[in-house]
Amino acid sequence: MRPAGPHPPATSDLEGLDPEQRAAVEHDQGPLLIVAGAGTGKTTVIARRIAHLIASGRARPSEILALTFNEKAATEMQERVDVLVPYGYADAHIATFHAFGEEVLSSFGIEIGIAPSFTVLDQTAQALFLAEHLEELGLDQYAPLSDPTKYLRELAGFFNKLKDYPIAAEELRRFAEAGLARSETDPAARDGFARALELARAADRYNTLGWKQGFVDFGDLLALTLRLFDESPSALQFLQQRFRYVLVDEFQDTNPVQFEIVRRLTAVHRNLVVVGDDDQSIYRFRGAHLQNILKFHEFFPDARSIVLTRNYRSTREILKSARRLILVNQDRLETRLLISKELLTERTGPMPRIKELPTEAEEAAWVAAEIRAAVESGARRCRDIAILVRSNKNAEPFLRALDEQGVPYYFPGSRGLFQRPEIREMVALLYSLSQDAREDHLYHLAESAYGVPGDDLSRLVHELSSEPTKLRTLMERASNRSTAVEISEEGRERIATMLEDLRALKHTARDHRVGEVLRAYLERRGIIKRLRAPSSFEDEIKARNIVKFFKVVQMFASVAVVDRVPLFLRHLGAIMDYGEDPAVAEIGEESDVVQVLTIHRAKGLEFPVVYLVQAATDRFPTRNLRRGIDVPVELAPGERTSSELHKEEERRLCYVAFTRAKEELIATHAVDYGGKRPRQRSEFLSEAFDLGKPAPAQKRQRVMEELEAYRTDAPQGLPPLARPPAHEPIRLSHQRIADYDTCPLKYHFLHVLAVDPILTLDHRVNFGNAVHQAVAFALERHRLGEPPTFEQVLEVYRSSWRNEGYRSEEHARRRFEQGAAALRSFLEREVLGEEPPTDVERSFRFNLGDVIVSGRMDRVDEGPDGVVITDYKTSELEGEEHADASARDNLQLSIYALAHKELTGRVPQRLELRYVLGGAVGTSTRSEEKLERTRDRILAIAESVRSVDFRAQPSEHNCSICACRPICSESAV
DNA sequence: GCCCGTAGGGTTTTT
DNA sequence: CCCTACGGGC
Ligand SMILES: Nc1ncnc2c1ncn2[C@@H]1O[C@H](COP(=O)(O)OP(=O)(O)OP(=O)(O)O)[C@@H](O)[C@H]1O
Repeated sequence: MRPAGPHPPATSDLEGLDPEQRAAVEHDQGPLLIVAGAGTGKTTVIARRIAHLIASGRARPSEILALTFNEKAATEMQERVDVLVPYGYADAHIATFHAFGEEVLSSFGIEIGIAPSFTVLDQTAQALFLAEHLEELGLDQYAPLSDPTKYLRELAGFFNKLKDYPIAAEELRRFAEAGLARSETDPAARDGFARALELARAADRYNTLGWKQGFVDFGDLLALTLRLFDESPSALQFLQQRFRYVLVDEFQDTNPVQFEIVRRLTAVHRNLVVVGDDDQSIYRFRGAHLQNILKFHEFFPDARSIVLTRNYRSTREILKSARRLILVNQDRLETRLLISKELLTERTGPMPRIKELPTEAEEAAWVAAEIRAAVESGARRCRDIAILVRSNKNAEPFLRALDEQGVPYYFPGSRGLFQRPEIREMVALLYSLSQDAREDHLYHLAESAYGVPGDDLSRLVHELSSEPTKLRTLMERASNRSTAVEISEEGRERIATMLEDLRALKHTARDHRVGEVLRAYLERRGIIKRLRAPSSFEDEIKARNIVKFFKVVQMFASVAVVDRVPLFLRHLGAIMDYGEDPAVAEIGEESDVVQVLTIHRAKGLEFPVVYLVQAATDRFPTRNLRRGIDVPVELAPGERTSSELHKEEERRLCYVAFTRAKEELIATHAVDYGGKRPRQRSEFLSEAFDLGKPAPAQKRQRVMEELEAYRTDAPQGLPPLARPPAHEPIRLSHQRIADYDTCPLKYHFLHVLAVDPILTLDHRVNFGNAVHQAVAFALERHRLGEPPTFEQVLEVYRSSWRNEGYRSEEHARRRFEQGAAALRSFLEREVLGEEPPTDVERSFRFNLGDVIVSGRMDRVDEGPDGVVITDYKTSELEGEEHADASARDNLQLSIYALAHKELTGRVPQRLELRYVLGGAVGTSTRSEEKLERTRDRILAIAESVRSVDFRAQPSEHNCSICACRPICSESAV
């Protein structure tokens, strides 16, 4: 790889430019907008123009300001200009918008009350700051008691988004208040405005709190700069006089506040040149705006416009497909401004290819094999080739396949450090040394760092269910042979080593810094020695990741009051929960290797050969998922999100991918990415190559996947299990069925290995238990004709309460109060106000063949028209209108209904979900057919359990809330 | 052609 | 959990 762009000799500053480029470079005074497609030399023009301004003596270098969107572009621009302006005095100001803002604020910030010594908070620091001050932001709906930090990321994102425009907190507040005042009769609208008001207040408090302490976030670097320009005419004037020529690259990626800054800066001399390509705007998700290009003409009606159409990169075949694709988009400058950006070139080459393969693995293998062949034949070098993926995790199979083919590669992932095994191991170690150690940390450490066999661990954990002690204690006993639990010799030795290490390191941790403790651990384990002279690619990556983790430790050390393990763990926990997951270490960056990149990362680069992979339904384009909190449209005109706009952005992304290719473009896709349905080729391929609708879905080939099931090493990290004898009945419960449904591996952890004694219960589970106990008690007394007093119910609630896992004492107290208040209204409503139930906590058990299903119904009411079965829920109230739908879809109720049917031959008259916290009730019924399906589902799960099928089904959501996550190696998060 | 149940995904990245 | 797309059934 190399950065796109020429390095022509410095002799003539106009040499080699085509007429349009030349016109742009020579453009004299006044505003100029250059719009052009990919590979037309836009970046080249900016660099050459800077050189020309200097060389022609029209400007001194210090009078030139070139703004880019990211560091990389700024560095690259600087390098190009350095080559073009030989005397080494090219000190034109080339910077990112943020760097420029930071500089301006350092010099002039004091005029708007920002002391020059301010600290810039990065995304992680900002999240930590928010977490620390969450209670001071006056949040309500955005900090629910069940999970106060639930919206923390969203809030941070929202506060940043406000600054992209910028919309002041004050402005948002006025908007919300006005809205509330005029929508008195419309509860839905009121709710929206109330939320906006809550956000406005929180944003204001967050800002004030931070600024007072000398913290500014990234958004502030821009928003405060703009405010400075508006509030301090002298500062603005100074900068206007200093920078007489302003240039902006990648203008389509700028957001409104950036444009406003540039406008102010050039308001007097109007020497502003911007270049951009609306078709390559791929950061709209982050506030970039086509609006800016349109507004350019609005603010500079006399602006000159230049369109570049000569393409210096790709073949005609590639350009033709790219154009056909991008023309599908409706929202484009070509149509709005009536210009033509159609790209011209004389170059020709092979037609782009599309390759369909049966499975994901075969797709990756095919690409890797092609690459290997091309490199071996000498036709290409590795660096000539790029594999472009839509999202980081799509890269995985390709990296594996390249490994297998022995093809070296570079993959700059953008996160994932904390998921790496070598890092998880160190984290588990640190926890195991601290007071906050949980059993799962020790389990994980033993399993993954010390290689204690899974069989031994399961036996130890199993023992815990009968012997109420600590895993640590059992391990101590195992290591000196004083337990009845059967442990392999290998396991015993490894456990002994681990415990010895832990004792020694615990000692070290008392009076040493975190970095020193970790180092001591790595020394003891011989890891340092091994990684000092890495013998494999994998070891090299490990070593670098460990170094990266030490950077996190260092960062902590530089801000920590006391550099000791327990404090570090609190810090790390917060980073992992709401901070940024750092990128894994990069490798092979500079050398002759294949580049595996996300399309976003590939922007601005060019390669002779490009593979665009996983071009299939749901992979590319991705689905439209809106997340985060939206800025009210009234305040952010032109800001719309819709699935069509999303698709257009994805299409631009595809356009960027295509136009990275100079000679060869190959798009691949597979039919089988592991799901149940066959995948079709991306609609973008149909559009670009005029293919019409993809062929009807053939039956998926399951060959590979079937083989996969017989892999001897799968599933990972689990002891091999014997198939239970056919005559032994399978016992299932609602919980077991639900767990298997969520993820077979979760079932395995919880109900086969029975690891629950070493897992930590979420505070919500404890809360739910306490409320349930109290509800059951109240109902039972009601049933017996002795309705309890509130004090009695409260007593049961209090005695079941566990004060663990809350954010703070205050949080626990408020949550307790919430439960108590709910119980009070529950008592009034359902005990004083309703007939007593027929049964409370009624146990049941029925057989389906050799499957035994058992459980307990919270409440049963028998009436003349049949039976009503009720389940109480303690989750936060979702919209009341959804309560019936929840009751309809609820698996637990289906199982109770089926139980009733099996035991009495009759379908219950009604099923109810009662939400204790809000008092909402959802009612539903179950038809015979529906129960039939429930029964089939149970039987299918039983069969899978019998056949020992516990392959993990990792998913974003399920893994993020799964109790087994700390000990699971398959987790998606 | 429309309704409903079921399957599948849950980005992208910079400062 | 929540939202969307698709395919089967009518
Ligand atoms: N006048 C020219 N003569 C020859 N080659 C040129 C000329 N102008 C630009 N190029 C080459 O064309 C390629 C694309 O240039 P550049 O990266 O500046 O284009 P761009 O418009 O910024 O592309 P993109 O929008 O895709 O990032 C580079 O390899 C560059 O060296």
